[in-house]
Amino acid sequence: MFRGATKVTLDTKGRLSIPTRYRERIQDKCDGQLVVTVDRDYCLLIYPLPEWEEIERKLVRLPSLHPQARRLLRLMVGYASELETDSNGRVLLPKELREFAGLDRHAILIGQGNKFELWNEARWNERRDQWLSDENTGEEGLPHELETLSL
Amino acid sequence: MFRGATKVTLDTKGRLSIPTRYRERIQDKCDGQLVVTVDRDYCLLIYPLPEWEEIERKLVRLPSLHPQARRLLRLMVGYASELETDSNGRVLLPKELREFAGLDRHAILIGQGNKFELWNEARWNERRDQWLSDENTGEEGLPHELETLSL
DNA sequence: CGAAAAGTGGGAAAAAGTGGGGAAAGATGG
DNA sequence: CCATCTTTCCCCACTTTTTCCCACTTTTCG
Repeated sequence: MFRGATKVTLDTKGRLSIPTRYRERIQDKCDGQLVVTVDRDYCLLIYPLPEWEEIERKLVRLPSLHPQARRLLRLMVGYASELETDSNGRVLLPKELREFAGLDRHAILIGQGNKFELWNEARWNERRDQWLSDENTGEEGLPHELETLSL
Repeated sequence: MFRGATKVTLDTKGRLSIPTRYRERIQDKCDGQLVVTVDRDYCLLIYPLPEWEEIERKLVRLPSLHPQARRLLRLMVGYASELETDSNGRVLLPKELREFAGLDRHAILIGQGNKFELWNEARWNERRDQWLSDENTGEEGLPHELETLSL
């Protein structure tokens, strides 16, 4: 499981240095092969290759006549790119994806279990604060799983 | 599986340079023979020849009295053109198809599994943002498969 | 405080992408 | 049917981007 938030810097060529504490795990899981794609929230998702392949299998099995399912497939597969780590443990993020997520120098890498999320740092901070304040307002319509969740 | 989004430029003659990372695969699959046709969303679809032939077989077997099936066949087969790669790995897109998809200099090539989609870049960005904002609003009618999908 | 490790920047070679000229093929009109 | 004009095809050459690697800076930890 990947956990934790790390501030990272993208250099002018768009390279991201993977924090060392994840490197061994990534090496074990997928021999350094990662896949990056887009998320609804305009951030990027970074998966170890085998994890991604499983996602992809799920996606292509979705009902292909359903518009929302088609869109999800189009976007996620359409933007998915394989990444390779260079000799310094960095990966080059494709320009198309950097632009999509509005990534500049200051970014933040969020461990999310089987994957990472990569955000523009300022945008992440905004969204985070927004989520925290939202949560305190409308708690009526919670789905059952959330109502009974004990933390 | 073809994956990933690449910005490409069409030159004044309407030629498209196939990104190198796909070339070997295309060479293997179909000896460089591609077929391009139109899509409902006013983009172009580019298939390796064998993949296209399979699609075509499916299309001609559709009930020929059914109006929607007839339209689909008319459009997809009617616009389908074979492409050959030149010595620099480029294909010449027929003017009719470029006009159909509103393609100018700035285009984007989207890997979609067994095929590619080719979009006018500005149009792609618009549609993409539209899809993403739709998805975040009306989450009522989600099919079961999507509601329970874990990415 | 010093050594080792991690992170960062950047340069040069190689590869990919782009433009365009001229020959060949095809279309058009008298 | 021929002459002329236009379009397509093929190849060469230039430009830009990418890739690979080295070296410097900063941080970490004994």
